[in-house]
Amino acid sequence: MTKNIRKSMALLPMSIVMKLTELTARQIRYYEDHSLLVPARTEGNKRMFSLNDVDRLLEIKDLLDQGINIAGIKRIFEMKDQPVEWASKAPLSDAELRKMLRIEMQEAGRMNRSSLRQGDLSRFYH
DNA sequence: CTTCTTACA
DNA sequence: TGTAAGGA
Repeated sequence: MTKNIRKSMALLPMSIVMKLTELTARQIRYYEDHSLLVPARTEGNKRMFSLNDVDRLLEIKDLLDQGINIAGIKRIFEMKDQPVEWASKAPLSDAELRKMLRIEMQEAGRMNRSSLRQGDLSRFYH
């Protein structure tokens, strides 16, 4: 699908992304420090964002004011980049159950639904 | 003039 | 997080 490669083309400079996401440069760089996104760089070391990066930032902003912390967002992205295939087998392991739970929380977050907070999440993670 | 990194409040 | 400093 060539659609995704387009969305992955890094063409936006910091100034544009700031307006698009309503985040400060400080915040955007901070999230990058925590590897929530890794924008491309120009030869002059300037950050160049793709539409995916913008999307990612909007999601980060969203998740963040829902009370989820950086570590939590990291985990949500981890599974987003590496979906699981649990709709098949019978005996679900403890680990699989926890994965399902995490996915449910991700969906809830994306759908602007329930108000999951750090305190609630921490009870699910060991 | 815009962006970058580092460091301090 | 904001902002100042010093380069690019």
